[in-house]
Amino acid sequence: MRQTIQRQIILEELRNLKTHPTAKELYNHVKKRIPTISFGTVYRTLHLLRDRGEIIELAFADRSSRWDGFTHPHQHFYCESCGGVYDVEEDISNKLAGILSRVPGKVKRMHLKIYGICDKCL
Amino acid sequence: MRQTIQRQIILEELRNLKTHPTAKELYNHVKKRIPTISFGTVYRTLHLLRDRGEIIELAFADRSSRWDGFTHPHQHFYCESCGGVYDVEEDISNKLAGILSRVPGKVKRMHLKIYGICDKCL
DNA sequence: TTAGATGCAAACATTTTGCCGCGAT
DNA sequence: ATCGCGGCAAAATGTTTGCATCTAA
Repeated sequence: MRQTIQRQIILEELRNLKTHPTAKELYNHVKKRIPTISFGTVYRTLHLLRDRGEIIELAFADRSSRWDGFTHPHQHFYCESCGGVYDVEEDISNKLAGILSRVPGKVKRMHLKIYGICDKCL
Repeated sequence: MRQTIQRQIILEELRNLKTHPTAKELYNHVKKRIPTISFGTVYRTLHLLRDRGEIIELAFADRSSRWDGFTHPHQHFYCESCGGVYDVEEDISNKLAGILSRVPGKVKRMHLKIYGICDKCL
């Protein structure tokens, strides 16, 4: 795995943003620092970092993945009004241990999505 | 809202399938009964039913939405090996009441996804 | 020096949409 | 008879990929 300026800045910008950006939003931010950056590089880098467990891919029903630069156990609140995604800093694994012990198969991780209207939109 | 044979059969087939199909998979099933059905109709109907709260749209990171014909509180297990989605018949809202009371904004619903390897793939 | 990474553009997969004719009410 | 709905195909969207070039190691 080669260290390139693109990879450095993509991860750096993702971690600086608290907004769980889409690939396109992240691309626009990175572009300010590397004007020649391409979409292909952004996607390839995001997938690489995800596969190495350094970032998390979030799927919501609005077609495009969101990306989260932090991998500690936490959950997400999705605002159905503005589309914003907010962190819920809580590890739920202890609360849900009962469920997990009853699931057939091997559990690797879990993720809770809370849907609603954020306080800014209320 | 007009009652048509297409809408009847789309909902019927979705509820018969326990597999949380993609739109394409569902389309293929419906096509056996209505050979002239179009993708547009399937998508329009799924969105209509979702907006009316009769079915649920599930988003996973593998690009296409899955659809669930049942809306009672339950969760999902996603197998990273075969891509299958299995129901976890449990309402977690009581267990997570603490989290919900601390989320800023109005919570409408929540959904837990458990990622792992299902027992068939182990 | 060279394997691996980037940039670019074309290809892809999925979903959405406009239009017109049809059919449920 | 009306107007919402379905079929069709084109367009839009988000993502992935092939290839030539470049560059970190």
